[in-house]
Amino acid sequence: MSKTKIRNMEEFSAICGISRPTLSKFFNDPTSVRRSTRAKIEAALEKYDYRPNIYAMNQNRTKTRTIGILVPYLADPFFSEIGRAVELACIEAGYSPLLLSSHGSRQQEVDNLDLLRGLKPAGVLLAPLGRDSDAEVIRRFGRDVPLVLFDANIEDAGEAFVGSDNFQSIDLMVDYLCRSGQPPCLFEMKSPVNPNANKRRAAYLDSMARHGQTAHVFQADGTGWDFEEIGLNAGGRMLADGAFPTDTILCSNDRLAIGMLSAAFGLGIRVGHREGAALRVAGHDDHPFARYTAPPLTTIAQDYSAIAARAASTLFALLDGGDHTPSREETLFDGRLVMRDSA
Amino acid sequence: MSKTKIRNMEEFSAICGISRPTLSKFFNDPTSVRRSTRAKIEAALEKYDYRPNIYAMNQNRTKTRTIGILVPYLADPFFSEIGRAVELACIEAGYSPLLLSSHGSRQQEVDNLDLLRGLKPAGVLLAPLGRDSDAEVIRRFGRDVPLVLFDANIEDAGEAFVGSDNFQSIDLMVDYLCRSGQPPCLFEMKSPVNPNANKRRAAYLDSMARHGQTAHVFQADGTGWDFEEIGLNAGGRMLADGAFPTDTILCSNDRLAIGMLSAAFGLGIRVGHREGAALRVAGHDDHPFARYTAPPLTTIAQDYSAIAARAASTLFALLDGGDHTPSREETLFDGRLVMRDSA
DNA sequence: AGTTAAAATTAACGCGCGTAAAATTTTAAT
DNA sequence: ATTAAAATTTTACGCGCGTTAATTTTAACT
Repeated sequence: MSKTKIRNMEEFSAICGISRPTLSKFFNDPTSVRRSTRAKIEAALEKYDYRPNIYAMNQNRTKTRTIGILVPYLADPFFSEIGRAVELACIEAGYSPLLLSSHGSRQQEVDNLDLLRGLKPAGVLLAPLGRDSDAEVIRRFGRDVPLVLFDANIEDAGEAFVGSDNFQSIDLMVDYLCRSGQPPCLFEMKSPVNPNANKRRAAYLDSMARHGQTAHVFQADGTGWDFEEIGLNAGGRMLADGAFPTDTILCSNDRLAIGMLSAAFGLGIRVGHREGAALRVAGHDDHPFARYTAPPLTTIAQDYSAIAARAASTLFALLDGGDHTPSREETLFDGRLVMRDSA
Repeated sequence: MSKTKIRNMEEFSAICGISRPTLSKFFNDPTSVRRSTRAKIEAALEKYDYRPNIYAMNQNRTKTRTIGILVPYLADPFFSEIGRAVELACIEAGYSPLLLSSHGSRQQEVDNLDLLRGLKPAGVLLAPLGRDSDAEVIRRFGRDVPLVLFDANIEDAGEAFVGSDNFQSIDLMVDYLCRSGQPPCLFEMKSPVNPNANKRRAAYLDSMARHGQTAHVFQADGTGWDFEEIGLNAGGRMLADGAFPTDTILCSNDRLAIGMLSAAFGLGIRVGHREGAALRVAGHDDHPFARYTAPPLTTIAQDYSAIAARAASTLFALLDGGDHTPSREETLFDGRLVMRDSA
């Protein structure tokens, strides 16, 4: 590696004997130049390590190679996992992913969208906050920038939505729970931030009716993203009060279930699907920690990588196709029942 | 909001009646212009919503307002929490944070450093991978860019290091465990990725000697970042084999402890500090989920926000001071004992 | 060999803004 | 009212690269 510092593409052009416009082509797509010149450039690159100025590159270009990825709350392992999967998909496709978190805040989500607009990304993959989102802002954003939503849907926002089929997954879980013991009560938040919660409640009511069972919905007070805390406190109170008419609780998501398990343990209530257990608890999402709870949590596995891959590939198709597809397509993946010991 | 789209600062200058250089000053520091002109500009901004082009702004500027934040593994809630704290500190100080994850990969860490170099950030806050890091690359990076390390130290890399005092915290935990029951065995990974693990082992040996106790170190095979899995498998085998000579296990970090608790539950071993329990398990870090394990995990709380705030303020001081401080300072925060039910 | 299409070169302009220097205006202080 | 300091305007250049059009070279054919 030679010590001479190269300041710009002009100098690099002089050194490696290739004209600047050709170099410009090369850096935007190495395969767009003849094999022999590509080899020359790459050889020179080895010796002198020059990299074009990112800011100057993107200044004039209308379409950047950046893909914005915005999730509602990165401290939630669900989103850090799916965010990571999406990042990798973008890298593989030759784009530069930029992962942002809204930290559960509506204002932060708007700010991040604003930032992204300034970054002129090729496209954006967005998992919206949900109820707290400014739907109109997101719809407007989708008119300016190729946008694919995942995890949580917002009507008519973006070009497509990729998520999981809550009706299928909840029905699957209800079916299993009814077959293997008492029918489940539903435990959820009164004001859920995530719109999937509403779908899951509807799915639960629907499924219970079809199973000829009486539905029981219990709602926890509390707002924000500290789901475990809410599950622990509200769930603990309900357990202590004997509020649940059956011995089986289906929690709207795993993080609530983790709190509920913690509450049950604190009250000395034995949880599990085996003889001698007093309570069954099931969750939804297959949270990364669900297999390490005590007892390990029976839950529905969302296909993280499939959702991530589909969201990414849908966006890439959009970018390549150029034309905006007339119909907004919604793709839902089936959940998979994961039977562990808690139910 | 008027509909006329403003393309550049020139047009905006014409519309609001302020010269372009003054506008340029304003956007780089609103307080640097006279109060009356600032009011005029902000009024026009309300009406026409113009934002300067990010790329053009940063192209010529030597010092960007971007602060790079690089953590080893964002899917680990410890790092997503501390990353978030650092992000907020940067925003408050008027910088634009950019949070990146190395996903546990050495190559990704190098790539991210490369990316950051191209972004010409004002400074970088780095929590290195640790053993897997390319120390020489990081040291070189620190010579080009103002760099502060946190969580894991690398000798002579960057201008400062902020972390927690493992000798203090482990001694505190050992002391508590010895006072309240049998002396602890140490459970750790044989090839820990994080250098804190080595410090903790040394601290454990040291502390046990000072307490006049025999040290017992148990090392789990397995590599990578799936600590819970490793704790569950290796810990479970050791428990089943009756490998531990005392009834108290100090895990090198909470994620191993979570795996160990899961293993103990699976084996029907009752964990806790109360009468009737067969095993005590303690961790280190106060992982966000540590309070929801069964039983809740006794651990050492690292002061996340203090470490984040200090790392950030150290970097800001560096940026303002201009001169590189001659001495590389290392700041260590004390850990706090969190007594829950597991030990 | 000649023909042609593909690729590279040359030359030149523009992007949107940072920034510097000099001239001018405004503000604050005497 | 006088003066000095501070803020703004004018003018003008440059950053590093994208991009285009016209020209020349190269490679792949008949």
